[in-house]
Amino acid sequence: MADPNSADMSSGVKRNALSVLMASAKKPKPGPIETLHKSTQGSYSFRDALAPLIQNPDNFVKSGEVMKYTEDYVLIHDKYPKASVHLLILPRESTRTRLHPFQALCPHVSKITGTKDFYDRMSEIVRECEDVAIRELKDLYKKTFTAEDLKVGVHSAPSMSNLHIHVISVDNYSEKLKNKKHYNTFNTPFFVSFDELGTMTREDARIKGGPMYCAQIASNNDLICWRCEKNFQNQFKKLKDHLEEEFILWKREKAGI
Amino acid sequence: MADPNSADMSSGVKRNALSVLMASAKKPKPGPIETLHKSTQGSYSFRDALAPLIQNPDNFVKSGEVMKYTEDYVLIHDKYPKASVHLLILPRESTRTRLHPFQALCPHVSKITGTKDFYDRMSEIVRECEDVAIRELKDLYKKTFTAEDLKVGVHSAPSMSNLHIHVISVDNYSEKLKNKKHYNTFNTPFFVSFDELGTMTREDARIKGGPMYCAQIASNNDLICWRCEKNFQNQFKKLKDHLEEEFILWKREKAGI
DNA sequence: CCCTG
DNA sequence: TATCGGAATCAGGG
DNA sequence: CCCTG
DNA sequence: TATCGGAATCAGGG
Ligand SMILES: Nc1ncnc2c1ncn2[C@@H]1O[C@H](COP(=O)(O)O)[C@@H](O)[C@H]1O
Ligand SMILES: Nc1ncnc2c1ncn2[C@@H]1O[C@H](COP(=O)(O)O)[C@@H](O)[C@H]1O
Repeated sequence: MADPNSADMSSGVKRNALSVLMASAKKPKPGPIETLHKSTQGSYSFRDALAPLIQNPDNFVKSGEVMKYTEDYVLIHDKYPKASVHLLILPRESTRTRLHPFQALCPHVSKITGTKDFYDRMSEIVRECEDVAIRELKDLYKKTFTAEDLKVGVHSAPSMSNLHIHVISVDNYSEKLKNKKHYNTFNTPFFVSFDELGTMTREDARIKGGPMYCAQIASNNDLICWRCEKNFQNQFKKLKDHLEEEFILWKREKAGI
Repeated sequence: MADPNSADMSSGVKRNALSVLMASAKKPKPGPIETLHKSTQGSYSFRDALAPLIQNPDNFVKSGEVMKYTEDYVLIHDKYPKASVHLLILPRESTRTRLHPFQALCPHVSKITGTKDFYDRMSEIVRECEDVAIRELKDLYKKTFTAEDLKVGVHSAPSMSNLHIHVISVDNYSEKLKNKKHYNTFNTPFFVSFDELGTMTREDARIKGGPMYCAQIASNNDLICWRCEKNFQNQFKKLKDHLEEEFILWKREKAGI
């Protein structure tokens, strides 16, 4: 895109929408909504990188990748954490792991049965995993944190095929946060909180899952500090520097343990 | 610019034109046409880098920068040659050196008197300098070259303030050729040949000297091989590799000395 | 998703 | 990822 | 114009 | 600037 700030916004959007639609016409890429990344032909791809963790979590306990697991889920450290604490909840249910998160988790959206029950069970798990993340923050910084310091939810257009729920601290302080899209996927409506999933309607899902909505939101939005709301436009480097300052202030304001 | 190949060309052009006009409204940058880079406030800038060579050519003979000079002109090696031979003719006439080349050189465009005479005198000098360039090619490659292997002319929006005429071999084979604009300033109508200058009308000059025409042409045009006309779009690196092949073929077809 | 050019 | 500041965007491929 | 980020 | 291939675009500053 060019001149995001200049002149005719509608024309810019239009061109962008067009190219997005054409792109999705060509290749069945991340394909928002419905079943994710149709796994035709057994050829493995980077999109399946989470599968081994679900299949055989025990293999990844020693390395620290897997923090805990039950019959129902695996809790892991995100391999490329976009904040000082960044965990992923991987539900193990084979009928849902390949579904788009809206289909797998939203009671009012899903076309398969039992989704309300599944969502409620996941709510319990989410609470447990939040506690793990909060403890991790406490151990790291010797301060008191709460669920308010976390975001829990999914990306409206995931790149990884296996169902996963992000549990991420709000700071976004991480060397793996390397570009604008990284930041915006957690700080725009591209990120859909677990709570939202519970109430989302099919119309909501249709819009948020739409290809051009997804493509637009993560890279076409200005960079806004999560804490002070300062606008950094496209200046990612400056945002990064700023995030360090906010990180320090954020920790400082927490009560000691 | 975005999606140069896609959708609505005219809208692209329009946006671009707008931004160009706004830019020129802000700062009196290279200001196409008329007197170049109004030298208000004696603050020197990179635009004046050719001035010392005109003022005191003798200082630059030993270093090889100046090849020859007379009362009327200085012939130098371009410091950042965009081809295997790239010379600049610097007319020394003080009343013209700060003018836009169209004003300084075009008999039908210039608003000052004596331009026809000046152009005719420069024609003689151009012929002499072409001979120097041809000899340089011969010495380099031990082959026979002609004026057909050279381009002589000016940029429609020069960056350097002092009047200068490029004498450049057609090959564009040089490590200093580093981007699309470099190539296109010698291979699109942005480059105005010395012959054209002799016949150009004021209307021609108005168009070619217009800010958006200049901005457009050098960076919005596809990269086309000067020799085989293959289109490389924006793939400068591939053009560079190709230019090496063409360079070899070009030399090879020349008669031995 | 990531990395590299 | 201090100490003044000094990249963003995108195609290709795994 | 050039270089750097 | 070989030998298979692997950047383009842009703002800022001198
Ligand atoms: N092999 C891996 N192990 C753990 N996490 C991963 C791995 N590969 C990618 N990720 C993370 O998975 C997440 C997928 O993001 P998304 O599909 O956009 O929801 C990203 O945060 C990645 O950092
Ligand atoms: N100090 C210099 N000595 C010699 N040539 C130069 C110097 N600085 C820039 N140039 C060349 O001057 C030319 C000016 O181009 P333009 O103003 O676009 O016609 C370019 O080809 C530069 O490589």
